[in-house]
Amino acid sequence: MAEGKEESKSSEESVKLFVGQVPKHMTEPELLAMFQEFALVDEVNIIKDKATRVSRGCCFVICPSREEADKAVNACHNKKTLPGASSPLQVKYADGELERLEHKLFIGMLPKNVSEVEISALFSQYGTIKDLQVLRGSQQTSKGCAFLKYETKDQALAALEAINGKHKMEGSSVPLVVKWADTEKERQARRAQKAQSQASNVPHSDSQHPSLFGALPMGYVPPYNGYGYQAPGGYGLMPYRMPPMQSQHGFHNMMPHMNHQGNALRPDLGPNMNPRNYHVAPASYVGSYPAVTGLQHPMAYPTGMISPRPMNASPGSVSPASGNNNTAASSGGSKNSGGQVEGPPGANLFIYHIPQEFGDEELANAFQPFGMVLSAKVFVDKATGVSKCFGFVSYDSPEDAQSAISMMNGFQLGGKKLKVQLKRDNKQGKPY
DNA sequence: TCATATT
Repeated sequence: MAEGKEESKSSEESVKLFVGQVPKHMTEPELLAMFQEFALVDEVNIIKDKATRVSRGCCFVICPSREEADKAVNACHNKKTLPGASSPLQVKYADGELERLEHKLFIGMLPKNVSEVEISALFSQYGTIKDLQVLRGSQQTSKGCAFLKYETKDQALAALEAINGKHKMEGSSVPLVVKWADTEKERQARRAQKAQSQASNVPHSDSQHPSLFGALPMGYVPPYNGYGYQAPGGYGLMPYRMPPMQSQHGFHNMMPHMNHQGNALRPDLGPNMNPRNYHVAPASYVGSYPAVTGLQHPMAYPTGMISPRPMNASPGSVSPASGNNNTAASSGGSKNSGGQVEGPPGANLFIYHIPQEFGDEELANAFQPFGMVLSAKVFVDKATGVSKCFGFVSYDSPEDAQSAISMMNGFQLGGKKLKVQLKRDNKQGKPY
């Protein structure tokens, strides 16, 4: 109630688009007017930070039909850059929209020798099949599952309800599994989860106990990890019953088994390293960074170094910045996650060649000796969570940024040398 | 290699 209208009309045909590279100062009416030049648009919703209500630089656009939505996409995506934005508008179907519109089903528990023709014969009883694809391995052998698209949602639903858990293909002792196909987002989530579970199999052994790795049983998988994925959707969310075992088996066929732990999971172990040699540091450990605690003082300060702020603590202490205690990056609850705080002009740094294992916090720690760190952000791959090895650090004063550059640019961290420079500024300065 | 973000 307090927020006004709860949600907009979402008829079956209307299509939601996600739009990125929207300047934060633009209003919904302005955006609506702009998009209406290209397509019928029912509504624009700016996506705002939950806490601050400030625009996150993107919005949703609701179009009455797929045709209209496509017009907006074709006219705007990568086609025009709004004043203040650094790159062209990104206009695409919002997460889950395409899947919703495609009425795409997953079919599991198919006997391996069943072909498209037989599946088609069964499923065409319930509607017009627009697309059907059996998943196959390298030798064209069926993986026992398929994707199928119907013309309408009603058809898909009818097939789902009639077949899932009920219909057995000829010669099979188990019924088919039919469910809505995962959305792209769900797949990404699963990928990320898998990547993370693999990472957690080699838990920071670099810093403290490299030998621990060799002590783990070969087949060790953390208990919470289970199969490394979850049954899609979660049973509680499904509007129909799916026998749990079938669901798991169906996906078991699709998912590679957890690998035996080997050097493939240890990029830092050379090909000749085996667990029996773990007590010898691999060459790549030499420059490797011992996680957070070791980072308090990335460099030996030149004796004559002028500290940007008066510091009582000696360079060897753990809190060099005690004189400029910074709330943004280190202490307390305001962790500055998500919304990036930008410092004044000249106080924002772009950093490249950040060690892979660094996260926001490690980056902040590395740069806080030079001033008040307003924000520190390491960019990570959306799907895998892996660091892209670059990021940003913002100070509250350009002088701090300069001293960070002079001290940290070229500083060897891990295998590579940091590149530290002022962040590019896309904003056009005030015209006077 | 420069803030890509899904109410």
